[in-house]
Amino acid sequence: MVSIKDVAKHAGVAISTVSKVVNGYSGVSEATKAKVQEAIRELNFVPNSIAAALSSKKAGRIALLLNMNMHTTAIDEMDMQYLSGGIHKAQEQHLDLVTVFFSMIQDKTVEEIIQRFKAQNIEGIILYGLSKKDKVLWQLVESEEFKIVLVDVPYTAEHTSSVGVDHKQAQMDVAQRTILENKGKKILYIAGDRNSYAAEAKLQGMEELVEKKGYQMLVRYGDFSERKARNITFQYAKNKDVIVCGSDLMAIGAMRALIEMDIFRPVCGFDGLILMGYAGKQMNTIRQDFAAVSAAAVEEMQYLLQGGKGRCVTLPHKIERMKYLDIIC
Amino acid sequence: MVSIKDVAKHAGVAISTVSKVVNGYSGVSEATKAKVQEAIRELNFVPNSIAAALSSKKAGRIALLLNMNMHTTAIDEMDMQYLSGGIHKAQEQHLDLVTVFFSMIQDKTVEEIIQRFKAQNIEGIILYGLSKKDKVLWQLVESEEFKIVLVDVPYTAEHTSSVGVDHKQAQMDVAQRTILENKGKKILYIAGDRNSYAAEAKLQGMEELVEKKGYQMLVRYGDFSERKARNITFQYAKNKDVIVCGSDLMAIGAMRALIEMDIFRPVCGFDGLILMGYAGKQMNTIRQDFAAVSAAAVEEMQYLLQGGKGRCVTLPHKIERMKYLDIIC
DNA sequence: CTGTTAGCGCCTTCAG
DNA sequence: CTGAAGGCGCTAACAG
Repeated sequence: MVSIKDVAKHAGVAISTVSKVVNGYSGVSEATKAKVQEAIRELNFVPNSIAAALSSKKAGRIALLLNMNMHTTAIDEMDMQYLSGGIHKAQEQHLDLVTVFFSMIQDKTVEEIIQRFKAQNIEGIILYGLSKKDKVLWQLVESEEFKIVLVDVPYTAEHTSSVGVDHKQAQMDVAQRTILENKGKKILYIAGDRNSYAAEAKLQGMEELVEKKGYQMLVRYGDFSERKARNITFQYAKNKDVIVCGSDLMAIGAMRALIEMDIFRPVCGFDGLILMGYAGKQMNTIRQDFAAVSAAAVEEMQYLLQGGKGRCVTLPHKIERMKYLDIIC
Repeated sequence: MVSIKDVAKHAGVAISTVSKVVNGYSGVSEATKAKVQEAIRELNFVPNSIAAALSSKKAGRIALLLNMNMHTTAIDEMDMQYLSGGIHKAQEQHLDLVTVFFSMIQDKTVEEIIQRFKAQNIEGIILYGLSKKDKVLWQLVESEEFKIVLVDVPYTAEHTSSVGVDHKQAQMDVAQRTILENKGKKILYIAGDRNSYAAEAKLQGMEELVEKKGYQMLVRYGDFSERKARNITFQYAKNKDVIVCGSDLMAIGAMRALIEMDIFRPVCGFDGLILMGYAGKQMNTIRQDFAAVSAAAVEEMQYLLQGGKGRCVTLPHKIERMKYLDIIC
C-alpha cells in the first residue's frame, strides 16, 4: 500500500507537506504543491481514510440511520433512493458513510448506542423516518453528542438540523388541485399514523385547507397501510366527493376499493413512488425526490460538521399526475 | 471516549491483556479475564474499530458492491433486501461494512479502484449482479487483490467464492410445475439478457427441460424489462401454451399483455418479489430470499477472510404460488 | 514556507 | 501468563 510517506519521499518533501496538499491547507508554495501532486498521481496515492479518521477526530465519518420496513416492504423504493442519494453525495463530499438500520440498535440504551457510534469515530448521524415513538433515538438526538440531521422531522437544536419538503404545504397543494379539478366539497382524508411527524404536518395542511375553503372532511388513519386504506374507502367513500391520501400506497388501496365498489372518486396520493404506476390509473400525487432529500441532508451534515448551527432546510416539492406507462419501462 | 487504556487501568492489567480478552486470544488466566470483562462492562467499553483496522491489517472491513438500477427501479426491493441481509449479518460477525454502488466506480480503472479500496483498508468485496459486460470489475476479481464473494455468478478462484441459488435447477422446477399444472407443450420463454449469468443459467435449465421432456420452446430476450416482455407476449403468445419468464417483472409484463389480448395463458416468474402481488393475479414463481443470500455471502466472506479457499455455495430455493392479499398488508 | 515530532487507539511481537 | 514497546497512516502543533 502506497502511503503518505512514500509520496513524501518521492516528491522529496516532508510528510506534513504532503498532508497539507492533500487536505488543501494553505501554507505550501505552488512549486512544491505541484511536485507533490505529481508524485501523488504517479504513485496513484489515495489517502487512507481510516488512518485520517483515527488521527483527527473530525475526519467526517457519518452514519445513515434508516428506519426500514416501517410500513411495508413496498416502500423499499424510498429507502433505496435515500441510500443512493446519500451515499453518492457523501462520496462527493469525501465523507465516510456507514449505513445502519434501526433494527440494529433497537432495544439498546442510549448510552450503548452513543458508545457504539463513538467507537466508530462517527461524528454525525442522519436520521430517516424518526417517529414520536422512537424514545431512545430521541434521547440520542437530545444528548447532542453528535451532529444530527433529521429528515422530515421538524426539530432543530444547536447541533441538529432538519431537512425535508414542506409536507403541510405540499398536502394542501395536491389536495386543492385535485378538488378543483373534480369539484365537490366532501373529502375523505386517509391520514398516515399518529406517530409520524410528516403525517401530522399533512393533516394540519388539510385542516387548514378545509377551514379556509369551507370544505367538509372526514379523517381516518390508514397507518400507511394499503389494506387499511382499502377498508376505510369501502366504509366511507360512498358519500364523499374526493379521497385524499397521505401516501401513495394508501392511495392505491383506496383505488382498489373504488374499483371493487365500482364507483368513481378522484384520489390523490403523496410521495410519487414509481410503484404507484402499478395501480394502473391516473392520479395526482406529490412527487418527492428522495435522493435529492438525502443529498441535501448530507450537505447539511457537512455544514454542521464545519461548525454551522442547526437550522431548518425546506426543499421544493412538485405536484405530478402519474400514469402507468409513463413510468414503467 | 473510553479506550482500552482506561479499561486496563480500571482492571489493573496491561493494555495488551485487555486486547487479548477482547479479541478472544488464549493466554489469559480465567481470573484476569473475568476482571477485564468486568471492567469492560462497567466502563461500557466498545473497541474502536477504526483503530483496530489501522493497527491490524485484518480487521474485517468489507465492501458491498451493488449494481443498482440495472433494469428498473422496481427491483429496489431486491437491492434493499440484499443490503439489509448483508448489513445485519456483518454486524453479527463484527465486520465493518461499507456500501458502494457500481455507479461510484464506473469509468475508473482497476488500479484506481484497487487503490481506493486499499486506502479504506477493505480486504473483502461482495459483488452483486456482476454481468459479463463489467470488464473492469472482472479485472478486479481476477486481480486477486481482495477476497471476493460473487453473488449469482459461477466463478471461483483461490480467494473468490460464489454464492447463490441454483438458477438452472430452480428455473426447471418452476417451469415444469407450471407446465404440468396446465398441460401443453409449446412454451414461450422470455429470457433475461445475454450478459447476465443468472439468466444464462436459467436458459440452460429451460433447454435441458425442453430436451428431456420433448417440449417446444421459443426463446426471446426481454432484457428484464416489463415493457419488452409485454411486447414479446403480444407478438408470440397466441399460439403458445405456457409463458415462462426469467423474472417476475417480465412475468407481470406478460400478464398485462395477456389481459389486454383477452386470452389466458399460464405464466410463471422468478424471484418472488412482493411487488409482483401488484399484478393482481396468481402465478408460480421462484421465491428467492435475497436477505438470506446476502447473509450467506457475508458468512462466506468471513470464511475467506479466515483463510478458506474459494468455493461455490448453493442455496436452496422454493417454488411459491403468489397471490395478491397474501402478501400486501 | 517546510520539516520534526508527538500522538490517535489498538494490535503484536518479544522479553520478563 | 503478563507487560513494555514499536508501529499502522495520518494529523496537527511547533520549531526552524
